Amino acid sequence: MESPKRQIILQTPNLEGAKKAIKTGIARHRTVVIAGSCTVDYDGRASSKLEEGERLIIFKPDGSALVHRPKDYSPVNWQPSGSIFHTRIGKDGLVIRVFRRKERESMVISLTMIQMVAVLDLVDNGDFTLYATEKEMQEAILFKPDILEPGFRPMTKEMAVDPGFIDIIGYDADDILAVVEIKRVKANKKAVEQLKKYMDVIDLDDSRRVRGILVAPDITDNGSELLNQLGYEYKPLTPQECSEILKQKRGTPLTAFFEP
Amino acid sequence: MESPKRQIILQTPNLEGAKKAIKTGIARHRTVVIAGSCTVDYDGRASSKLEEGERLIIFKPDGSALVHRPKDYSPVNWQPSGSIFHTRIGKDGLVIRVFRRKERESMVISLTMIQMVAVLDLVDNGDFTLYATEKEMQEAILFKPDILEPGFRPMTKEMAVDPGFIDIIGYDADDILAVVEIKRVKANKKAVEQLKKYMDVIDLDDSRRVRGILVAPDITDNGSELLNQLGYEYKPLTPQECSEILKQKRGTPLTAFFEP
DNA sequence: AAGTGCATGTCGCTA
DNA sequence: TAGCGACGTGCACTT
Ligand SMILES: [Mg+2]
Ligand SMILES: [Mg+2]
Repeated sequence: MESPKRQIILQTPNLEGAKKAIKTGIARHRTVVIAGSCTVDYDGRASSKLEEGERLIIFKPDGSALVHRPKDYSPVNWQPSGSIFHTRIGKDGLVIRVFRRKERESMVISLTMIQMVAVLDLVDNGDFTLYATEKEMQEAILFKPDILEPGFRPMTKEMAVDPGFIDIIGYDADDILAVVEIKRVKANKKAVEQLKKYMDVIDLDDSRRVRGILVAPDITDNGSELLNQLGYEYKPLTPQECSEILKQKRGTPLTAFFEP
Repeated sequence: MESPKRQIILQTPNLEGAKKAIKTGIARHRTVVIAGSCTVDYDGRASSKLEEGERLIIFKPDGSALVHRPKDYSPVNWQPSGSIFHTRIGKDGLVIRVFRRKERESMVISLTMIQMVAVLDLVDNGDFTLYATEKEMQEAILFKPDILEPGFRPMTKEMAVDPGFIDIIGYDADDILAVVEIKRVKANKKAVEQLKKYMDVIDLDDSRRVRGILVAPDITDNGSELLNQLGYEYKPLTPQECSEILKQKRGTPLTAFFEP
């Protein structure tokens, strides 16, 4: 005895058959995958026109839609989640309109020839964890402040100012206040300017010295130049090594009791 | 007589059958679409772990790879184009390793159960045109400078400075120099700061007045505040209306000869 | 709803 | 290659 099929897969269906499968799939909150020849017209924050060609089209149950060419990481046309689908047969073929209320924008896909329609029931509750983020760099410095520099004591994190948010403020070994801006990628002039913006808010009192420290795995020449001009400092630190430190932390607490 | 099928579509294949189809598809530069239960491990600029669940996986002939959950616009894991694929059967099931030399990063997909494998021959040469971009706003101002303000005469575009690029420099009706920064979305403090950066380079001579003009469809309150502090100006202009102006331009030249 | 900043951002251009 | 800025950026988070 065979278990009931969780997929409906149509190969080179006619437009009417495709329409039925697509409508059913969307109504039942399935993931719908279409391969076929189409044009796409988008109108909203910008507008675009995609001439006839074969693409892969994906409709997800959360109302997101993607049109992928057979190249590139990015979809050529799309709608983020929360969109509404409307399918009909028109003079241009099988027409699917994807409308997003929030931004008042619409994407219209006109399919003239269909290679495949797949209606998939994807069940996905697996956890996703991302490591070596900027957040982890911050946590690593708060957990083991010596990686920034010996004697550093963090005071605040993500402090709201101006507006804007200062990643970390703390005192160094000599009790000098330090403003810390963290970047998980090579820091450039913009990053230095961001640090300056925060320094302008904190470093008000001429009599009290405040250090500006930019933490990043690397820095551009132009960024470095501006940094020196402003008298700030650069501390090299990679997101990967920060992530490693946190991994140790998570592994440590219990076993630490049994260590000599 | 039937035309030869341009797709290979397997429904609930075993791992061995799936592997063959996938390997063949990649070797023949096809677009390969897989639906199935998998885990994904990524390690590179960051790292991540995706626990077991059903996803849609896409491999494109240009070496880009996408892992999509049944929700969200963004892929949960991916590799941009230029990656290399390697497929094998291992103890974790059907394992596909996607390696990117440039960034020395890898994504490993381990498939344990497969709902579908589709090997698609997508031919796509259709032109894609995007309208209402910042570029079009710039072109519209250069074509019809009066939309910025009556009497404006653009002198340069995308002038390299500092480094950085000044969108437009020109003279106003009173022969005052004006630095123009264009934004296609609501301008914020960052945009004003960008304009200031350019002004700092151009407005060196105290005796000569230079105007700073921020062109955008809207501006944030904080942006407006900083703008006023610095004595710059805001000119409301939407990318859509700029796009309309260029459409007229493209339609005009020939017929203009025949008009009275 | 507005504002701000991160992202495995990606992508394209220029020096 | 490095640097910089646009993107229909998307997205989370805070006020
Ligand atoms: Mg930061
Ligand atoms: Mg601009």
